[in-house]
Amino acid sequence: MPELPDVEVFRQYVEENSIGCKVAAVHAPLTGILKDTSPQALGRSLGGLELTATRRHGKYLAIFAGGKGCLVLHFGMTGFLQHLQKKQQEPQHVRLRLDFQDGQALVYDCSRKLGSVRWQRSFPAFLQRKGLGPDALEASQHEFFSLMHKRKGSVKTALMRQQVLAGIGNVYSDEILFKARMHPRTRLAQLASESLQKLHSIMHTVLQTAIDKGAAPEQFPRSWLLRAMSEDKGCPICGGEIVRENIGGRNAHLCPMCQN
DNA sequence: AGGACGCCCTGTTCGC
DNA sequence: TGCGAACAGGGCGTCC
Repeated sequence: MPELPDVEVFRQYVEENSIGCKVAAVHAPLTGILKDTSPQALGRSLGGLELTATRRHGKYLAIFAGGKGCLVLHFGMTGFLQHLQKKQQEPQHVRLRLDFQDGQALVYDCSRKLGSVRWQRSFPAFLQRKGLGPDALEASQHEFFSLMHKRKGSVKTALMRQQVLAGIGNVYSDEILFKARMHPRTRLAQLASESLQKLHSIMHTVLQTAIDKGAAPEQFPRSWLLRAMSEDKGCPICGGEIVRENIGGRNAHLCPMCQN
């Protein structure tokens, strides 16, 4: 479930491995993940171009090419990237492959096809059309406050709404609310401004720490809910059972003793 | 405005 | 043992 930290790790990976490579051929079989373009058009857009830079906003990753535009990737639930060496075997559900001139390749694999691939002239214009909020890692405390303050719904729903704040999904909202010792159904209207400030600070720490640990739950601090869940353990604070509650059609994980 | 729900999609897990 | 149902959830659309 790639969320902001996972996508940031993908971005760094592309930056280290694939930037500077020149696209010789594009393979993009016709599946639902190709949006606003066709396999042929994508090939014409990208063919011959050098990958020059990367950028991330929320859960979207842009890979810029030849000053002409950018590949905009969304990873849905199961998407990931892999830079292949010459003759290295590719993963099982490749939906897009960029073959480079030196024989290496960059592949986008997405088994459940809930991700998307686009070619865009302008990344900012794309983000604006989507109506995305500011990136969760870049939003200042002031910005966070003014976004949350005017909302009335539950805190988890707001954190996860990409049009409010871009980048947080079900997994990391669970961690943020656990660290804030806040029940996910808590109404924003009943939160004092100090609580919102604290929430912003926790959000920032959780996202940055997850990035620093390579978005790998087994590397997260032992005090984290996500680490405990990856090891099938109880609450890191009280040892109690972690429960699931359906909120907005998603399963929230929480400790009913520590979050209220 | 916000929440509840359904749809897409398929690998994995669960129950009979 | 084997098969089918249920489940997972990001984004989007619909309805109330």
